[in-house]
Amino acid sequence: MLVTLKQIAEELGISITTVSKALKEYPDVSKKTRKLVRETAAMLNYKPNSFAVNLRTKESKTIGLIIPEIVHHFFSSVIKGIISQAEKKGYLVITLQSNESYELEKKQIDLLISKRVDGILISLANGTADYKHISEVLNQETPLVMFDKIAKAIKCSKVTIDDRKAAYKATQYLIDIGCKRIAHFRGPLLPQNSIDRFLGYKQALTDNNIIYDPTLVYLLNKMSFDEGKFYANQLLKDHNDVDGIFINTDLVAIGAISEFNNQGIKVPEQINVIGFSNWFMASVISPSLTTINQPGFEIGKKAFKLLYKEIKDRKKKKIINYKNIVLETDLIVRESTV
Amino acid sequence: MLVTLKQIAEELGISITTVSKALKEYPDVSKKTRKLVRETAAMLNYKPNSFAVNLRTKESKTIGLIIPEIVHHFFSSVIKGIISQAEKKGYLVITLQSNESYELEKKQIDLLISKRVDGILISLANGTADYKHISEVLNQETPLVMFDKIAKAIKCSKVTIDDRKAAYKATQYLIDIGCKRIAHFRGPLLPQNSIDRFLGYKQALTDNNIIYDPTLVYLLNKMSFDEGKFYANQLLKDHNDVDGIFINTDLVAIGAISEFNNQGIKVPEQINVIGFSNWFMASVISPSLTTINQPGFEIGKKAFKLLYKEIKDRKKKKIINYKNIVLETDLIVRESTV
DNA sequence: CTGAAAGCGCTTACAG
DNA sequence: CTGAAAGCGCTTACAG
Repeated sequence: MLVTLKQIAEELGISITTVSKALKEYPDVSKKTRKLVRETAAMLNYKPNSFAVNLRTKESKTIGLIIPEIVHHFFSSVIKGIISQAEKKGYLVITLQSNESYELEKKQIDLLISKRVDGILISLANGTADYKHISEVLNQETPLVMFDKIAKAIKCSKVTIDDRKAAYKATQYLIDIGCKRIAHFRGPLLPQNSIDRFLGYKQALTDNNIIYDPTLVYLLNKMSFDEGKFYANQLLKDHNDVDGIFINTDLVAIGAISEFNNQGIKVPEQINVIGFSNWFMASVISPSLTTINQPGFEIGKKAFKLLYKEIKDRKKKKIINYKNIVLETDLIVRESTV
Repeated sequence: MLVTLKQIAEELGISITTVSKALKEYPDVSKKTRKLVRETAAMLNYKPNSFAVNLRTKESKTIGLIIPEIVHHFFSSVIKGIISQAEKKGYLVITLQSNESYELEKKQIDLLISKRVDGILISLANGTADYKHISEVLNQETPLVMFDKIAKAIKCSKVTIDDRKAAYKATQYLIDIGCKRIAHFRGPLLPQNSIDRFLGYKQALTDNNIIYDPTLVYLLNKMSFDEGKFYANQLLKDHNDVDGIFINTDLVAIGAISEFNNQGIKVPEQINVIGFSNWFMASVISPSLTTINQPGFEIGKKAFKLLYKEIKDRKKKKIINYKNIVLETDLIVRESTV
């Protein structure tokens, strides 16, 4: 069995209180006692029982993370950023995958609250349109920070990129290199980032006096490689004059390029393709993919830092000022555009 | 603040004991009381304080997972498999990244033990040569299951693939399609799977009466895309007669192919390339990569199931029979071999 | 400098 | 069927 304070106390014939204090660097313990206690603790391989500590201190030093999908270059980079930062501050991370399902997400929030995590980090599921579960958390005074897929309506701290601006930049680039008919593969209706990327695309067209043609916009749901292939094929059937395409995410763009390759359509000579996110894969396919770099690791780090600050502030009963961090993105030009 | 049993008890003018029992379906509570309690609990949005529950029951319903690297197709698939299975059984997963460092891994084990997780799942860091920290866990009677990168010397349950057999299969395939000079890019010295893959390669040569030439084996450390490029270049300099190469992992193989492409070396016409793991990326690069499929999601699921059984058995004071699960792998033939 | 005591929020053996 | 009480292993205000 695992060693407790009591056993150390008995071993040395002193009180539990003193042992506890000695181990925690309280100043009112004699040097000698402290040394003795520390040596005994080390010898017995004592490790504080976190259940008891948590119960007393009402802190778990654990945060929850809810993410739509783990096997995903962007999200796994975010996870890595969060975990690396959390570790530095002595926090552990419980990771849950919502699978883009609102129901699951709700259940997982409940689980985490019941676990009494000190805070929650979340990127919303595509299926989430109702935010009651989120505001309940905020009302219960558990700090929560959203990242990537956020809800604009909810008042809390957020870490995002400027999706609209990034999409604008990508579309503008297509225009600058001479594209006249630019299609867009967008994501599902709900998540804010797929809305914003669409709006950025549209805005760039308008600002360049290109008439927005809704038939050039395809709405995707799964955002998968296969969907990319499918809609690339569809696009070729529907429009033979498209010379550029801005795609919501790299995986889909890579699927589209694969379909173009198969059908003998030359990228970029016949169609220019720009993706979004800068998955590692984007740099190794052929032709390599021009894309927007979305700094997942940084987003994760920043999100944890914000959450950490809120946890500390809440403990000190300070008023919490929600922050909105927007990270910079760059256009990475590769072979899929001329 | 969050609601406690006491508040429900006061609200209804009954004892905490009865409230607790009513909520936990004890049979010795009247239907009426149970209904009342449940309604009140729901109304007040009661969620049991897990710190207190854990302290009493000595169970945390949480397991720890230590993995060398999160942003990695194989490992993130494993994580997903573990989390999905854990969720089904009501377990939460704390994920830690060892970064292939022995020191970090040791610290993380300590952290998890101190957290009193019910069990630990681990894939060893490449830097780990000493297993004291692992056997300590086992001695402390915390169930631990190893997967993928295991230590043969340690007695515990394990989930792996037959790396040797898989490597043999890959090498045999190269021989079957006519390769005479087959190189191997191997992983670092320590992890068992890089040893086994090397041995499988060597065995296949021997069984086919091909003389094993150590200069054809390159030892890589980081197992990165760039290292793949670097050693592909080195290989071309060292040997102009190599017609096949079996590479320890897909990412490196993709780097190598990229270098071959750059230098105008035709894959597979001049050099056949086989990777290992079947990252998603392997199917979308050009030429697509022939590789061994390593079922990450399945490995994760199986590893959790084994751990779960050990947790249950240990609780019932049953004797634990360590199991060694070896999952099947297939060779996926694609364009990088003739 | 040391320690007795209360209490965190539960569960459960026991008494009635 | 209900509840008083002990106890899980800590922390910390308080007394001496």
